[in-house]
Amino acid sequence: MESFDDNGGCRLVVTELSHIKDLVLQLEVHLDGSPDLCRHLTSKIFTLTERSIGIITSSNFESGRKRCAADAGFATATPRTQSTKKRKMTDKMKNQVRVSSAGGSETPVDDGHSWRKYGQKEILGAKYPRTQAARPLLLCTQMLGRHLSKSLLCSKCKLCSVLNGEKFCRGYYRCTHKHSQGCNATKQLQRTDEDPTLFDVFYVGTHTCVHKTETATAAATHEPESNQDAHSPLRNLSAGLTVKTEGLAAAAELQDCSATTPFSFASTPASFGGLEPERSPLSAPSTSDASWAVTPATSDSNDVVASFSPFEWRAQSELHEVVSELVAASAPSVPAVDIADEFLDIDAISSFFA
DNA sequence: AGTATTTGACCGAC
DNA sequence: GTCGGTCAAATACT
Repeated sequence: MESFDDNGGCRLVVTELSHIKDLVLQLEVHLDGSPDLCRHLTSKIFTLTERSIGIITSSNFESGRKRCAADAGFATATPRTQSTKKRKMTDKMKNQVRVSSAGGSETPVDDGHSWRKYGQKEILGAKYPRTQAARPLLLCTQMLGRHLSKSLLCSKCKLCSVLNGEKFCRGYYRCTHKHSQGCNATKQLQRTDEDPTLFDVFYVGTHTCVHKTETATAAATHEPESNQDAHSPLRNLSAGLTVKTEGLAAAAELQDCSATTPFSFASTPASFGGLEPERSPLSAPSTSDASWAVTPATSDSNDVVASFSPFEWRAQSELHEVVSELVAASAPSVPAVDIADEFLDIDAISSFFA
């Protein structure tokens, strides 16, 4: 694949495939006769196109990341780990796509299939954790006293996990209909190193089940004509699915490792901790190299957040959240946020994120 | 009660 | 021995 990349052919293929995708979308817009059949066909064409792009992207992604990390002086996984991971992935991997989170949530946009998580594994070399949104809030009794000392961090409560740095995990999912319909499709999900709002999704196997996608397609055909464009599965997938192609481009583009296609969804501050930025007692990181680029569509109310790395912002927000809950539990008659602000030693805690 | 998620343990590949 | 992928019991959620 290197020669493919070197001569620019890879970029050309991606351009052509992207063009095909656009044509399919146009086809859907100008449907005339047999709309159901045409929509079904275009949906399939679109899926195949996305997969083609994903396959090509995956074959260049690792090399691009390595060069990117080398340029930035980042420490990455050991050579053995890299080779092992790559070998294992290429053995089973069918398709890789990079998707953005839906509305700034902790999970990527719905891909039209129903998935059930069956495992999670700590992966060496992954910069960002796969967050665990459904994880209950655990509080240890020694929280406030211990958390301002790095040497006394426990391993149980959420605050300590934030200060320690959460485990860098990859989530393993299989089709919900594995048993009912024998569908063996699986996927692996983990945040990208460059941008925690983006996810790398590795699809393994193909769906043999018939469920959500076709149901959604059928439902779309019953909607008023004026709403079809906005709610069709194709449109939704297209809007939410961000296929990163920078890895395919020349090395010059790798200078900016964080450059991705713009967000497709609005990302609100609440997505990263539920606190308004101006209410956070924690000062924003002074460095700008890890800043989070916010698209114009989302920047109206996010000016403050835009200067944060999303992971830093989320970690600080979670820290504040945990302290607030603990204080609320001990003194429920007093606004928790206010007291938590008093408890927090801003300088001490900020040093943890330095 | 049924379903989904979490997480430690196990297994095969390397 | 290490690591990634999967299993399955425990737990949480609806």
